[in-house]
Amino acid sequence: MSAKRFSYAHPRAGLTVDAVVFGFDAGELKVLLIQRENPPFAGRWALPGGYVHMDEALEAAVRRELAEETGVRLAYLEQLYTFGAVKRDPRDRIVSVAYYALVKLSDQRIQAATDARDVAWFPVSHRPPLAFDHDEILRVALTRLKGKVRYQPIGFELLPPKFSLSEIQHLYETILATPLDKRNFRRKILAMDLLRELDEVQRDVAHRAARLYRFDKQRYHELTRRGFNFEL
Amino acid sequence: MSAKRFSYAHPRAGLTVDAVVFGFDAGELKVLLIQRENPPFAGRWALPGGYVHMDEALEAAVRRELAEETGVRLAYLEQLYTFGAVKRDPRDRIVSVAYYALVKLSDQRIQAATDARDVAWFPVSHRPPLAFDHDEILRVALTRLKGKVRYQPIGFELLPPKFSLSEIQHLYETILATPLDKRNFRRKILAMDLLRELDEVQRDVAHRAARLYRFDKQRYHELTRRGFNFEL
DNA sequence: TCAAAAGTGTTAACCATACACCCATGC
DNA sequence: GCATGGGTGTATGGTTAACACTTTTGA
Repeated sequence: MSAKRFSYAHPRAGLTVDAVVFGFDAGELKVLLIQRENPPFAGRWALPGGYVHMDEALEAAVRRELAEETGVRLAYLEQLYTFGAVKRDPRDRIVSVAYYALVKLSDQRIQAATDARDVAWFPVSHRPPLAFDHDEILRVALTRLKGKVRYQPIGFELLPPKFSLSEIQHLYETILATPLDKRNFRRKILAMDLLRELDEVQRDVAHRAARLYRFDKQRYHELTRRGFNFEL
Repeated sequence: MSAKRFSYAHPRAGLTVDAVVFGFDAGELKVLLIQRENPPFAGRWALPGGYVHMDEALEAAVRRELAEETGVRLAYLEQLYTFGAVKRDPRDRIVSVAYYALVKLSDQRIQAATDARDVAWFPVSHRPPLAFDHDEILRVALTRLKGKVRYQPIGFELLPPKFSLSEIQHLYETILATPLDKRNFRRKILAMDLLRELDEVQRDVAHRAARLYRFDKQRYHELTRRGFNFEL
């Protein structure tokens, strides 16, 4: 450990990144939290995150912290908002660039099983109070998710690669917190021609098995280039 | 000048704010720029901005810098995006939180006349190349403005308090870069019941004077609480 | 045979679009 | 009287919303 220090003519704020990682499982929207070991807020749950290195872009910092702290595999990552209130960290002036991420929980079974640290998925609607201003960050992330899911096909990033139409409908109903008409929903989403019907149906369900579909990203990009706008 | 310095156990990035200030005049969208006096990029035009003070929130920093450097009166201000590429400033690691602002150019005649510094409004479509990554920041701001203007009534913040329907139509046509049908546009915007018809018409125009309207912010907030969504 | 969810069409109301002419005013 | 932009209505096609029953499967 060297005693080397870094000095500047003017005081400088600390710079961190924080991530709101969403997953969808068992008909619920979940968020990934970490339990803090040290003060301030020792024992409290918080968003994963940490300091940005000097030679590292912001997004790279989020990816590194998430890999180190949680090991999740991200399906989608986007900058959310930068939080810079003077007293948001009681010890020091810290500015945090928040990101939000979507993961396919079907991918991450590993996680819950193997991780030794205090990392856990919480239903968004039954979560503990968070450290720092992380409750506010989460609120902003939820608002963004709600707004964005209707105009960009990011909902698929929360589902397994193969899914039924009912699954995606439930996902939309959960995120938008509103019931949707089954027939209208199906007609509309199929009409976009973004889903590929598979020769496969659900297994091990105690009722008629639903046909499975996958999202055709290629097709989406092609349609987008031609001026198509996703909207649900 | 004291030789006092500030030292930390780890190196810290510098933190700045930059602002993309939009105005609308003579049928054109304009942006407010400042000519740099010092290296790097001495003589180049750049977005107004500067360092965030330690005891100052991010938005307060933007407002202070804009007041100091340009004196404009803001009608709207919103955080845009945070730019943190490692090499975006050639001298040091600097992370910049960018904001975008709208001003009523009708308010700011003062500005162009009294300001002694190298501050000027440029048409967005005929602007000089900018310093640092400011061209990119401006591109992002334009994209955001285009996207937002359709779903939130922020276009009015670029117009004088009293305006004609044609003026707002031209504003939308300019920002969205697409022609709109006069009759359909009028019907739609009047149907929202957000504009108050005034007992006043244009003066000193070489043709039939248009009726003037004002935007009813009260009404907008009331309708919003009841679930109304602005959309054009 | 029951429970649970999958799957499927039609109608009516509403909304968006396309489109052209007369009017008021100042020069 | 002419040039300039202001102001106005209708018809058509497309989109959305409301709505209920039959089918398949496993337990």
